[in-house]
Amino acid sequence: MAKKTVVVGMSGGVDSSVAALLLKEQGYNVIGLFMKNWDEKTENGCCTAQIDYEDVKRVCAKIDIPYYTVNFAKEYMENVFQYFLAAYKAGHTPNPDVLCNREIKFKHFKERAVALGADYIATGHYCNIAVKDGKNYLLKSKDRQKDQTYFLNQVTQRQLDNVLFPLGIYEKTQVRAIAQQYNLSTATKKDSTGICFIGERNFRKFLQNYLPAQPGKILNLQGQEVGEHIGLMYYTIGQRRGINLGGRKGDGEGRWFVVKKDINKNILYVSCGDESPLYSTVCSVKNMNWILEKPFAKQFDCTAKFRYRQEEQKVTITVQANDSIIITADEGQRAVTTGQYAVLYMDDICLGGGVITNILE
RNA sequence: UGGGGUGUCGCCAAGCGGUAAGGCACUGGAUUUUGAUUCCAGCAUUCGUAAGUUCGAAUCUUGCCACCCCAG
Repeated sequence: MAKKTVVVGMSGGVDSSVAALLLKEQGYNVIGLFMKNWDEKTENGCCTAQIDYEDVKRVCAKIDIPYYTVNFAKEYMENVFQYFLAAYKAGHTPNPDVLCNREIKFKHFKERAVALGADYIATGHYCNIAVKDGKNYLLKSKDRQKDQTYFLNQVTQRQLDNVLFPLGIYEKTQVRAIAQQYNLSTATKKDSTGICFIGERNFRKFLQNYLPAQPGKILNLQGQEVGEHIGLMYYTIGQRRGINLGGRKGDGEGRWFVVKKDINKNILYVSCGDESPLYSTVCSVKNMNWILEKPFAKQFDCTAKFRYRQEEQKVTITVQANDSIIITADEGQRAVTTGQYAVLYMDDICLGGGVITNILE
């Protein structure tokens, strides 16, 4: 039987390096594919993508696999970044990485991989996939701390065809150990953070390059003016830092938090000390993607995350239409934010997710 | 112009003769493939200013300055 070919998305980090290595060990014909989806230089003028690519080259040479590079900067700009900016303009807080998976990694990247002769594609995501009754199930990773199914909530059933996630059965520490054992140059490289392909940077300054600042008033929940904001899009619900509000006579010693944005009046609402206005139990969600292609009932209980790295919360789902639901949480949730994704789980299975549109109660 | 009050870090604010608490903000770091949150660390040789008393003053005295309130 001919060797199966796997194209691995390689970012230049440990995870994708080890993913490629493991597949090679498993006997696949492995090809590394590096994506460059962002052209800007970082503030210090040094292009991190270049450094990452160097690492990809080193790792591929080490494990002896061919590698290529592709540039989806245009697709990224059109299908991810424009949406990202539009959401901020509308007063929401988008999650570009969720879309990046659906629009770039599991779409353009996959198409290109197939064109290169791939039987499968693989990434260094921490998650698992299982096929049962002809359906792809997206499952949480063994390392619950690193589980990345949250970011894959918009990926469709078809997009999961012929996908491998070799890291899903490992702990992060094991992955690093494997990299060390094989002497990969990325073994001790720091985990990347920040928006995928754009990287860690001063978020405010970054946004300022694209969205004009429109200063306005900051009011407390009693309607008193307590300060001035530099532009609503630079703040998100639940945020504390960057509001620049210190002690105010009679307001006690609490921290200030953003609790609401009025995009029409250009007003930022804040609360001092008291975080109770941030808590809610019911929200509406649209653009619901069911990885198994449909909800299994009109109403059901499951768990949900309202942001990455949040512990799962017990919730009840009420299906409105196929792609819109109402989520009612058993307990109050802090700072549920429009534009973010609510992702549903049932035990190990990631059911999918959608965009939070309204906080109802 | 009389009478009273207040001036301590960007903002609140302790201190009341023994050698500058705390909170918020801010900065840096940790955590983190979104944005946040959280955590840890740093952050006034100086107390409106000038002089005096004292072994020693932000704390007492006096002058000056600024602001606030009441009266005119």
